[in-house]
Amino acid sequence: MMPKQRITMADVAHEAGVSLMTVSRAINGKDGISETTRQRILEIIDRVGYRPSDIARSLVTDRTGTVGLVVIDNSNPFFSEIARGVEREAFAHGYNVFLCNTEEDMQRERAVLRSLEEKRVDGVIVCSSRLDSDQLHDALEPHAAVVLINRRLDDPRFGVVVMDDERGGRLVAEHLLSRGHRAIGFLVGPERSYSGQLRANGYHAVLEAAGITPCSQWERYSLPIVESGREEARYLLTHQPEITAMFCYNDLSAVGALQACADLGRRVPEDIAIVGYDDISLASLVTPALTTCHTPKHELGSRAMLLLLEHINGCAATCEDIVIEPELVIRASAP
Amino acid sequence: MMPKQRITMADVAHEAGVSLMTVSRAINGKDGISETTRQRILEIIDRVGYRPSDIARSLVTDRTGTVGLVVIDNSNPFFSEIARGVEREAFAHGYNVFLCNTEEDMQRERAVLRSLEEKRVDGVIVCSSRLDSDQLHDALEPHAAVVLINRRLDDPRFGVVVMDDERGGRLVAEHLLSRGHRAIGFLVGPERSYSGQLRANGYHAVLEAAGITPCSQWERYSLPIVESGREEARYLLTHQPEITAMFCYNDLSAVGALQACADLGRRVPEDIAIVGYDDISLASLVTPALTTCHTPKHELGSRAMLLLLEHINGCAATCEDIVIEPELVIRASAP
DNA sequence: CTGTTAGCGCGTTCAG
DNA sequence: CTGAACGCGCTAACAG
Repeated sequence: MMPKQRITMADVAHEAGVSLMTVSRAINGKDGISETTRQRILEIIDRVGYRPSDIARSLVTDRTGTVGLVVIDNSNPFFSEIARGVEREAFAHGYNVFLCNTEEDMQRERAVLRSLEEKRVDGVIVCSSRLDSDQLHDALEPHAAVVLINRRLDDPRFGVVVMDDERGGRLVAEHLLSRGHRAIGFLVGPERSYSGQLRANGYHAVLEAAGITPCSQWERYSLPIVESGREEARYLLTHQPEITAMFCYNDLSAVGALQACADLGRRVPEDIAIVGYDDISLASLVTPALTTCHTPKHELGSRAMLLLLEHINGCAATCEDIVIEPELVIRASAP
Repeated sequence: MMPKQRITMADVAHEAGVSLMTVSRAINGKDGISETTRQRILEIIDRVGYRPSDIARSLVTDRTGTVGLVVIDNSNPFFSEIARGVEREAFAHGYNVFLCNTEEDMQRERAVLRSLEEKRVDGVIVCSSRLDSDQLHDALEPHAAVVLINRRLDDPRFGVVVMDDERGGRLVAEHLLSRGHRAIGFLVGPERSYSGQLRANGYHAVLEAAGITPCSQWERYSLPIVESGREEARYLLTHQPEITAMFCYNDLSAVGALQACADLGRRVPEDIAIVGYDDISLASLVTPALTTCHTPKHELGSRAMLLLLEHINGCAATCEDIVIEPELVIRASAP
C-alpha cells in the first residue's frame, strides 16, 4: 500500500501554474501578488486540502505558535480553570498550548520545561512551581519568554501575574479574629508552596498584631487535595482540641476538613469554623458552603497569556508585576 | 544587543571535533559509535546546554512527538480528569499534549482540528464531539491517527474508547423504577451529545419494558453545567409537579437540580430523587450526596492515549472498541 | 566506527 | 507583480 503522500506547497504551485513563492505569499497574506491570483490559489488550496506545515514554517521563521503551560495537576479545578483561561486567550491569538502536569514532582517539572525547550515553544507559563528560586531560574533561563503565575523571581525577563496572597492571609485572619476566634488551626499547604508561604506571612502578621503568638502546634503542612485536608485536619482536631477555627490552604483541603469534622462529630460552624481558599465552584456547593478567598482563576490564566504574548513580541510595555486582589467571600462555614 | 544565537548541533560537533552525524548518533542512542566518544559528546552537550530542535528533527522524521486532545471544556472536571489521564500517559511515552477546548462550538471544533493538522501532531484524541458523523469524519480524516472517546464512527481507522452509555441509562432507570418512581424527569444533556442520546436509549428501553411510555414533557435538553441544570430542573419541577425523580445528564446539572429543589422547597430525596452521572468528585461532596453512574475518567484518558500510541505506531493490535462499563453508585440523593 | 551528501517544506533574500 | 536560489537544523542513506 502506498503511504498517501502529503500535499505540499509545490503541488499547489504546480496546480496553479505559479511558483512556490506566489503560493507562500497567498497563504501568508503578504502583498506583491494580485488579488485575482491570490483568490485562485486559495481556492486550489481549499480544493486539494493542502495544509501548510507549521513545522517547516517554524524552522525558518524561528517561531512555532505554541506555548507551554506548566501546572501541578490539571485535575485540580484551580488549575483546570487557569488552563482554560490560558487556552482561550491563546486560541484567540492563533497559539496552541502544551499542557504539562508536574504532579508535585520537581524532577518532572524540570523535565517538562526541558522538553518544552526542545519543542521550541515561543514561551512558557508556569503556575505554582515547587522549585526553589535558583532551580527555577535555571530551568526557565533558556526560554525565550516566561510568565510566572503566583510566584516571583527577581529577573526582569520574567513576567509575573500574582494574587496578593499576603493580603489573602490577612483577610482571613482578620475575619476570624473579628469573630472572636483565638485558637486557630492552619493547614499551610505543600511545604514548597510559595503562595502558602505568603499567606502564612500575612496571616501571622495579623495574629501577632493582635497579640497572639502563632503556635506551631496549630499548623500542619498539607497537600492541596481533599484527602490530605481530611487527614491533617483530623490530626489537628484530635491533638489540639482547643481549636475553634481552621484556615485551610485551599478549598479542597477545606472540604477535607469539613469531612474530618463530620468524622469527629464536630459541628461546623457551631463548634468549629472552617475557611478555605480560592473559591472554586465546589466551595459554594458543599454544605455548609465555604467561607473562602475568591481567586479569579480564569482571569489569572488569560492575563498570564496576554502578558506572555507581550513578552514574545518583545513589546512588554510594563515590566511591572500584575497583582490581583483576592476577596473574602463569607459563607456558612465561617459566618 | 546581539540576540543570543541558539546552540546547534554543528557547535557541538565542532567542539567535539567530530561530524554532525556522530553527534546525532550520540543523542539518539543509535549504534555505530564507540561508547567513549558518545560519553564525551554527551558531556559536551550537557556543558554547553545544547537542546536538540524537535522542529528540525520532525521535519525529517515526519514525527513530532505531539498529540492533540480536543475536549469541550477543560474547566469541567469530567474533562480535566480525562486530560490528566491522557497527559500522564503521554508524558510517560515522551509525548507532549496540545489541549484544545471547543466550548460547544462546532466551528471552533473544526478550527482546532485543523490547526492540529498544521502542527503535524502524530495523532488526536477527540472527547465528546458535537459534530455529526459526516462533519466529524471529514475533520478527522486527514489525521494520521485518531482515537475517539465516547463516540463511535464507522471507520476502522479510528480507535474508540467508550463508556457503555446505554447500559448507564438502563442502570439508572432500573434503580428508579425499583424504588417505585413512575413519573421521572430527564435532563437529556446537550442536543448534539452522542452520549446523551445513548443514555436516553437505554433509559427509554427500560421504561417501556415496564409499561411506561416516556413522556416528552418530562424531558429537557440541558448544558452540562450547574446553571443549566438548575434552570431546566426548575422548569420541569414547576410545569410537571407530578414528577418524583429526576435523571440528570451529568453531576454538574444534577447539582443544579439540587439547587432548583432547594429554590422550590422540594426536599431531596423525600419529595424528589435526583440522579447524576459520571461521579465526579463533587458528587460525593454535596448534600445530599448524589446517586450517580461512575465513570473512570482518568482511565478513559490513559486508555485512549495508549490506544492512540498503538495507532501511531501502526500496531493497532485490536481494532475492537474498548468499552468500559459504568457502575451505579447509590448515595443519599436517590437511595 | 565515522564522515559526506542530500533533502525534509517552507520563507527570505535578491533578481527579473 | 513574480520567480530562483539558498538555508533553517537535523537525520537517512550511503561511503569510507
